[in-house]
Amino acid sequence: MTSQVPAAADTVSRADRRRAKRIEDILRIATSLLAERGYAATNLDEVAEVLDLSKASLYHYFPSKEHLILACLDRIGDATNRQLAAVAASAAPPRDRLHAAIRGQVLVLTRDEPAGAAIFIHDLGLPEAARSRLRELVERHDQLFRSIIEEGIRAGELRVPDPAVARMLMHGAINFIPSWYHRSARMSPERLADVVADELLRLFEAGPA
Amino acid sequence: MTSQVPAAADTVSRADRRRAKRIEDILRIATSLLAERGYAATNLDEVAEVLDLSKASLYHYFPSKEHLILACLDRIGDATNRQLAAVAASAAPPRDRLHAAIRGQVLVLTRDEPAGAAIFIHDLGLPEAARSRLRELVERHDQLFRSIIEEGIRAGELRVPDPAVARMLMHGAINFIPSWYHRSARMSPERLADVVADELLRLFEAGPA
DNA sequence: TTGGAAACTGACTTATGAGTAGGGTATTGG
DNA sequence: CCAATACCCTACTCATAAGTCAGTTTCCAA
Repeated sequence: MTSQVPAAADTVSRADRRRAKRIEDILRIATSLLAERGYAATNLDEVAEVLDLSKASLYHYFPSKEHLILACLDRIGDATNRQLAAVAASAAPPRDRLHAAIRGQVLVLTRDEPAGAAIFIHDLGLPEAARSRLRELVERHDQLFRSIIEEGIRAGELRVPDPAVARMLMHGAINFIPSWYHRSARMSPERLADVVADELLRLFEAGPA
Repeated sequence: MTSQVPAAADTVSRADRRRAKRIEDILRIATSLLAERGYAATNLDEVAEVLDLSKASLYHYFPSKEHLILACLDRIGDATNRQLAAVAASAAPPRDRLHAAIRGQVLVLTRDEPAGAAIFIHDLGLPEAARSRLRELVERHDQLFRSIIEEGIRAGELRVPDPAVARMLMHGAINFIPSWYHRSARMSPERLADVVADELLRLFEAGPA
């Protein structure tokens, strides 16, 4: 793969750093355009122009549009999963971990990587390879939530008639947020994250039936 | 507009019915392709081929791709809003109306018009005119839910810290359903609709804080 | 039966955007 | 200092898909 940074930590030359930074820039721009336009409507000429490059130069770093987009997906996937993995592995009670996980995801999607959710949902028009990569990322992501929730149910902290349905409703609710929330609005990302986490936890805490 | 059926009810000739049916067929096919591919990746040659027509013939009914897609949006919007409007206007208590509204939406999106949700969320790549039309439809749609919820709060049947956030979480959860639910799965659309409505009502019924 | 409108068509034009060719210039390890 | 290599460019090719044109066929009403 082209997007690889030379792995050896001993010889990380200036050129290597420059290259890594270039790639990072390209991915950032491409990701945002991809998120707001979709795959087919994202053209490389424009990506290049924003970066003050020519399209041909992009092909120096990525062998095709599809590879470029794959790299974007990986980058977003890493960003969203890293934070989540830390939460999932913590020692807190499951209910608190679920709260923190939701809160963290909302923060990532509203504050750090606003493009993330759009890409997660909008698999439309992606070439098949990208779609299947996306499915893997989403699967890993979902798995982290699933493990927390299952543990919470076993521990008796969470009660829910159909955990699978509740979990998917939760994903939908979270991923939809960036399309209606705008930072200029009445609420800070942090406050929003709190409110959302409180609200969505209700999906997993059945009343005293 | 081209998609208009001659309005007069007195002279609805056979030719008129044929034309209306043709247009309905075109819209149905175009909508499903649009939903599974997105705007840019939907090409009229393919729409025409599925219908056993030539692309040029499509231009006999619609002046442009954009107009065709606008008509698709209207059709979906009508389908999803008709059912909802009936529920909203009923005399039942707000809580029951909200339950019925959610249930109805889930049924529409899983059983009747599986393409609906995809189009509601995936505004990516749509030309500006279509996006703004979409915003209108979504706005009307949201307004119906909003009125039910506000009434429920006034009546004391619903309690929720932030109604606007809760409502948007609900929309996200509902619209995401078609992308994970498949009819072949373990649950019928009707059963799913019940479960989902039960679950999502929790977002609007705060515990005894 | 027939004239005219509606329905439909294959063969175009045109614009756009992915990817390539071929050749410059800057950087850097030796 | 000097190749080698990385980087970047202009100017193409080529495929695709929207939209047009100049008709032919089908249908229906008078």
